[in-house]
Amino acid sequence: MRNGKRPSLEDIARKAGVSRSTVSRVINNDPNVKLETREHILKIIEQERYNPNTIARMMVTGRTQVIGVVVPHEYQIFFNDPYYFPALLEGVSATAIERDYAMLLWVRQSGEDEGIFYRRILQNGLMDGVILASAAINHSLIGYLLEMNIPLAMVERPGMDDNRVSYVTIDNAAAARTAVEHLISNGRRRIGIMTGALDNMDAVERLEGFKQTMRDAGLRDDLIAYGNFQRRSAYESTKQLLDQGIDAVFSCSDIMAQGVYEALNEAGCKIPDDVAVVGFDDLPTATKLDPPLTTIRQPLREKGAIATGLLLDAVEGKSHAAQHIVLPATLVIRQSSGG
Amino acid sequence: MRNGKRPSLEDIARKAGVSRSTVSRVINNDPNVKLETREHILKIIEQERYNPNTIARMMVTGRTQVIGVVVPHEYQIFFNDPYYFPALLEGVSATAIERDYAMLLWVRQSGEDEGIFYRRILQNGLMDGVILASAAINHSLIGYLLEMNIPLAMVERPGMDDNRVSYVTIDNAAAARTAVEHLISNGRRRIGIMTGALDNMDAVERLEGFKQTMRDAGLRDDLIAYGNFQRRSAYESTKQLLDQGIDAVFSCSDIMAQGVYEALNEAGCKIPDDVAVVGFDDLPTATKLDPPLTTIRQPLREKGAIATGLLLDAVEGKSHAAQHIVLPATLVIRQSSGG
DNA sequence: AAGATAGATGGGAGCGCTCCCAAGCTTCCC
DNA sequence: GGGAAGCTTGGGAGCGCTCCCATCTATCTT
Repeated sequence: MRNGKRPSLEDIARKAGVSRSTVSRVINNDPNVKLETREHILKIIEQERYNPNTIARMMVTGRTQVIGVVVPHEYQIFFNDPYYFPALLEGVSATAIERDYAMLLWVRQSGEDEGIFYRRILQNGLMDGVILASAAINHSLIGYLLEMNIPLAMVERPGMDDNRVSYVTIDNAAAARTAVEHLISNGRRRIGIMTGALDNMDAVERLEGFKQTMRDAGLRDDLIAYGNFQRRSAYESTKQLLDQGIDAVFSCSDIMAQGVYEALNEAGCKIPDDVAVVGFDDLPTATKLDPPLTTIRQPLREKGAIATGLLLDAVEGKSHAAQHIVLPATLVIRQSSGG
Repeated sequence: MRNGKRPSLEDIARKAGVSRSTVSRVINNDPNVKLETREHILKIIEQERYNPNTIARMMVTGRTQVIGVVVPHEYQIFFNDPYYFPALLEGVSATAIERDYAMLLWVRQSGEDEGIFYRRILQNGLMDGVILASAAINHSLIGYLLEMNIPLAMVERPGMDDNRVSYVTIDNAAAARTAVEHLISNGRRRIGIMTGALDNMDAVERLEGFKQTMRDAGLRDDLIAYGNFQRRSAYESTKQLLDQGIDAVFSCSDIMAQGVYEALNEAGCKIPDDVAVVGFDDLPTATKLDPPLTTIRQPLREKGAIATGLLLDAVEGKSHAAQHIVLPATLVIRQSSGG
């Protein structure tokens, strides 16, 4: 505190005429301090504008009150899918703040090598735990984190290692079934699917749900176009579906539904009269498309919030086994699906 | 390292038969180490998978290699303006990574009190410096940071305290002039402006630039509608402009231009035949509007990257005075402005 | 009233690192 | 060949905190 430096515990103790330990007790709300002593110390803390040194505390407690949020995509994805990550992030942030953690954000740079990206994260050494915001199946990062004993929670379902990693996901197969059955009940029979990237468990499960539902209804389950969740991929492969003669498309993301719309418009197909469309995610854009998009709503914010809860329970030793939570997703019916 | 704990410098030193200091020198690339000693130590470091303890290092160096990115808006803004912050963030991140800093993200929770938000940030005690991603005029946070001697850089121009704070901005007045002169040269005379929130210096400067240019051209400078950068505000106040009879609108953000489009469409005005529109920002949406939007492009990514450069120069003591950088903004001509 | 117990407080140890100074060992040059 | 100069290396001190144990006083118990 002299010469402009921040005051330390010791400085406060000296000023208050007590010991380091007593001041520490006051700061950490230890009940074993006489009321008047506490008040006296509190006053000095206030007047000296004392703030405990976070780093010294970290050093001795071994805890940082910091979690990492890892977005293993390049920034570009933020732009293509401008709602998804912010919504997730808001959920993560809500829980983190509530439980007094700060968030370190890790996004892969355009062109950055995956290994270098992971090294950046792992060497940082400042995180009590990590939220992995992605459903891509192979993340060597998962293995590294487990090995280094850093708690981890995912907001999607990882492909393997299920039983060592906590995650929050939705019931993708059931959601796909809901979407497809909706189309069937609207009289559609030749229903195609625009898949997401199949290195992603969500995409795989949605495809499975689609196939199963179609088979159960005695319909063809092989009208499949392969997309990668991005608009462009859907725009391009919609043509293949059209060649096979379809009357509906189940698009595994709203972003891709935009591409489907474009391709259908170009081909002169009316939505929903000629071809019905159902999307997935219920992004804000869904309402802005013409016609407004029927889609599956995922509780993104909740996914983030709950995953962070799981993570912090693990960090704080409140839970030991990995937990798996499946949230419901609901169909939001608008005009694009007809009926 | 015994019983599963991470190895320390001392452990490595013991294993290598040297002292703590020598290992430390190797890690910090001190040239004063014999080549073979270095190689031997490096091998042991490798085989023990040693990583220096970041926190202990912070404690003694007083530096954390962490910067904070403060977004003093609620998450909702991320959604309304889905390109702006990610682009900025990408720029910040690029420089941060290059110079070996991690990013702590601070976004205000919906409904969170401003004071509480600032306290969260200020008490964190883990940041070497802060990027403030906002142009709002009054930020008590600025004062607090200056007082606590935490370096700070802004990606917009603060209203006051200019000379104590580094920032990167664009020449808003010149940009407004370019936009308005473009409209004038296309034959427009009754040009209205849709302003941004006027507690924001960018918005103020754009309005000034607009007025000045109109006056210089001998035209009315009082066709003003007050917006707040959001779509809805523009949609609502466009009507006032229409009542005054306009043939062009200079909208101070692309997001607001969407609202302007909606209001014009509803009123049966053709764009650009009846009313020309120029936007600001050049978000991806600009090309997707019908007709595509003529707008001012801001170098958002560069703003973030350069501001972070200024910040880190201050953090590392490479610069001492506050620096102010003004980047150019360019007009991107599409169909909405006619001509 | 004497011993047991609970309530307050003090202070050493130690977290893992960097910084600094001391000291040993070579090498070189007149 | 002796001393200066450079190259390596070692180890104490200290960053600011929490944890733990020791100590002291006040209160309780029989």
